[in-house]
Amino acid sequence: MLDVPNTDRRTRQREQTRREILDAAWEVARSAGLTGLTLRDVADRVGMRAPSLYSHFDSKHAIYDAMFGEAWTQFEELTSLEKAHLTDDPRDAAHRIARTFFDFAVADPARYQLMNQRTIPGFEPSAENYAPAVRVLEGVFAIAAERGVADRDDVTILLATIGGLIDQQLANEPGGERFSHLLPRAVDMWADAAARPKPDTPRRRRTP
Amino acid sequence: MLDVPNTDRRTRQREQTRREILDAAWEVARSAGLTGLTLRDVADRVGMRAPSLYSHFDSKHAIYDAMFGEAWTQFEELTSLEKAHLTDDPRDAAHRIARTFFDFAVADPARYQLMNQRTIPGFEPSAENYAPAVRVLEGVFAIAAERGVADRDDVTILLATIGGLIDQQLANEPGGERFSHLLPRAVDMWADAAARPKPDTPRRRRTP
DNA sequence: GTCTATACACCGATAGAC
DNA sequence: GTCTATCGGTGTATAGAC
Repeated sequence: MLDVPNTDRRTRQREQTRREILDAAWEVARSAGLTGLTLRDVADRVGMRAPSLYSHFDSKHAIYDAMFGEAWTQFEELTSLEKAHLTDDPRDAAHRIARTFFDFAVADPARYQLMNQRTIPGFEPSAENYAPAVRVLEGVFAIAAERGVADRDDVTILLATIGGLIDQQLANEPGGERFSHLLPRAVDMWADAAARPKPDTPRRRRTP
Repeated sequence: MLDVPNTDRRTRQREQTRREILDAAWEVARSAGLTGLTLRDVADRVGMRAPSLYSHFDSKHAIYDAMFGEAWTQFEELTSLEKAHLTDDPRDAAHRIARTFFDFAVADPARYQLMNQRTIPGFEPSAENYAPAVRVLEGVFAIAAERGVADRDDVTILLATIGGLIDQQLANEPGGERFSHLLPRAVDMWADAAARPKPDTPRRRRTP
């Protein structure tokens, strides 16, 4: 009991050190690229030697893992705020979500690479840090369903389209807007089709 | 003149060694991942020491560069063959092209990663090896235009959608078919919209 | 010309002193 | 908890054998 406040203080200190390390890791990733991140660079930025990082993270992958969870949690909070502004129209909602996702991605390419591409050899997010990603996805499905788009496949197609435009933007013209400008048209194309009934099974059969 | 055959033989030998190195590099990339490729692994596979590779390639990036050109050239040849089988219907053509692209990508994820994602820090393809990628893209634009889809933006959106589905498939379920199954629906959604006239500028203005 | 041997600077990771 | 020292591995450069 006497040492409970003490323990609290210690774990708080510990958590703050983890925070500083993660902040430094994000800076390094942004400037050197996600796979260009090195433990020495991170350690330098927090005034440590590289091996000391192992007192706070088990491995480099563990740092990536924490970053993965953090990135999706950030996006989860963003979508949570955004949700209040959505209208009941599925098209408008799709436009807003698409724009939010796109801008979030291009604002930090390294972060997007970590969140959505399996680019680091051997890295797989832990179940714990994968959870916010699943929650975001389920949230989008729910938003769509509430607005009459019950088909999860169609929502998945929309998300793939947004992701594809992000990829093209980042790969072919990072910092530009060429593909960003196509987003509204792409969403409209999707919304037109999603509003219409989906033909049951590969376009055959007139009567049940 | 006397040594011309000799020179020929030598350059042929040289090219064959390059071939063997590139083949080995593809094998390593497939098994260790694109960024997991190491010069020592490549050299081992061709019975060389790592530094000897520098007699044939200027750097590791130069190997990646040659692989990049090779991958797009392979795909160019594939689409060239495919072109003969395309009907005049834009929807059918879109379905065939989408399927070809998707299957080509998931057949070799490392190759797709090299072709379409900027994932290797500091690597950018040379103009020479970027050329086949441009030709493929222009070819797709031409195929679409010949079938009445003149809007390059719409074609770009289709390609982004296909790429997005490929990403999801590779990132979330490599070797699976969950997103592959969504391809026909996604193409149909696109074809429905592409067949209709595009509203001029962000949906306003009734009269000029 | 082609390859080997050697070296260098860097990486992630571990052991052990303090 | 942080340090120093060190390990095996990496890409890369170069000197020199053949």
